[in-house]
Amino acid sequence: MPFPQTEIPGRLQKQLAGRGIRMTAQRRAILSVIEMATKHLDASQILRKARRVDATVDRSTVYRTLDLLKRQGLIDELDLMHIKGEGHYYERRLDRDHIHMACLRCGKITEFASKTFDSLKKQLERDCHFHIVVSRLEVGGYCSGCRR
Amino acid sequence: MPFPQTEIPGRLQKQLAGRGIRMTAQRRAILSVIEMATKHLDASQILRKARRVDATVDRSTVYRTLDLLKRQGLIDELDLMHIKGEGHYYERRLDRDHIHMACLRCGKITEFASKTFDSLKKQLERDCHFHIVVSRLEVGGYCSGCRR
DNA sequence: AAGCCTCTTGCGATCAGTTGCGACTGGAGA
DNA sequence: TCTCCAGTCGCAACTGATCGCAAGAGGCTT
Repeated sequence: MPFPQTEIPGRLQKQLAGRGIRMTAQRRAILSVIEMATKHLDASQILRKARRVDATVDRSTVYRTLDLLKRQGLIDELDLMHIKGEGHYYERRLDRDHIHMACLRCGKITEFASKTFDSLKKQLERDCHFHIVVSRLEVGGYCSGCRR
Repeated sequence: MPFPQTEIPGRLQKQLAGRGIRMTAQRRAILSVIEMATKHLDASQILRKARRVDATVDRSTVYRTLDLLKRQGLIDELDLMHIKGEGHYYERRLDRDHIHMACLRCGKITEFASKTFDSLKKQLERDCHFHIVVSRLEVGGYCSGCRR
């Protein structure tokens, strides 16, 4: 997503295979679509693009694969405040959690990484004795271009 | 949700009416369910409870009312990391944003308010010139009881 | 109280996401 | 290479959420 030029094709595949997870043609198609994405994709977009790679990909397979990737901690699921409908978006998980900011007027998505966010998570773990596996901070409001 | 004993029945209704929003019997039923809730409710639970108040409430009316309340900034929508399925949960919006922490093992939901979270939001507004209207921080992991 | 008009509703259809079943197959082992 | 079996797939049905339409009604004005 943020760094398309540095993505290494086949990395998701290697990561799954390295965990003993079976690889199929359909999964390869789906993985390649996710890796090559230059913007946030929802499930139907992933399905459409994956079908261009392999026409046998079924909708339920896309959802199952996304679910697998989520459970393996390899992708993040976002709803981007549902500004474009009820669906979810998916993106590669990077090393550092970042915040998604969705403009309620123009729909622009801004991403922001912050040390304060990292500190906040550490605080949660410490104060609540909670071991964080996945976190998601999404914000809706007005971007600089749309502010009144 | 966190403070059921301090909730004032009819407050949501007054808030909507004060904004010139039309009040119906169905909306009253739905609002009372949300106000009286002592735990996070999903749409079907709200529907079921609202129907006990007024049997004419339709499912689509529940969703519409929830959407209206969201847009008016009176409730928050949470997915609680979808640990209990794909649906969403709804709760009254309080003055101070808080974080939801969902245990991936036992399903327990912990809520936490933090000054660091407030600071983080201020940082976003400042650094990105973004006016925040709504924010949501959800965390999935293992609670103190389930940690290994 | 009656009239009016804009908003809201129920209902059925549709879309986002999930599930169960039987058929298929990836990949490990011989 | 062949066998095998546990995992995966497509498909149809189901659930969470939304949409469009015609009928109903809230609430304001007279």
